Amino acid sequence: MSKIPSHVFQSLHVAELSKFLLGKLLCTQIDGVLTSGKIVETEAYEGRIDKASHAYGGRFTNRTSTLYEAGGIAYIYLCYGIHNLFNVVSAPEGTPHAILIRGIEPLTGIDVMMKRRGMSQLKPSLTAGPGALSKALGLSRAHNGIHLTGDEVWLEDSGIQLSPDEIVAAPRIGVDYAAEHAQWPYRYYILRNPFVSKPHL
DNA sequence: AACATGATAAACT
DNA sequence: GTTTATCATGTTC
Repeated sequence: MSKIPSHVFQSLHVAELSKFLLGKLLCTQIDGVLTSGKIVETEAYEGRIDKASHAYGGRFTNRTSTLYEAGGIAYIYLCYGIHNLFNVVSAPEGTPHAILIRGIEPLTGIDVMMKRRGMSQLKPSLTAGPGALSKALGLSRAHNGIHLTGDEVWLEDSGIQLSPDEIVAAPRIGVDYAAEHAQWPYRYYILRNPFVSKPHL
């Protein structure tokens, strides 16, 4: 197992990186407890030119400032007042691209994740969905801006090689407000994986 | 006022 | 079993 180094997040285009991250491992060691899962669903947000992005049109605020930093850190923000959504910041400094992780397949520390989620049975809803997986992994806004090559939150190459026909591209979820950009096929997921958040088709 | 969601309940088939 | 409705919740702009 090897951590994915920062230059990967800065050199691949956000759409390519979103596909690359499928099958990789998202790991956290928080309060000394290791939890991890295989990434099965991602969405690309293409910074300035993407109406669905918080940085559309180059919007720069206290919240979005994290997006403009160099790729390889976390962007975690509060959604609907309840959910902490985890994104991987990509591209070089100054380009506010990011990838929302929408689903993982739990691997390590499943008991801890169920405890964090208040669940007694292992079901897909444990980590299917961006708010759900953040909670399971113990991620919150306290980790906004954290480097993904550190000892608390990181990504690993699992050695899993997906074939192209296992990867589905589709419109993104919950971004109807972005008008025509909502149709961009920037959502990627692993075919028939039960930890994908919504419509499998 | 809007928002990159999740859990639940009630009404279907 | 499945679809549809509703609400909780708080930060951002």
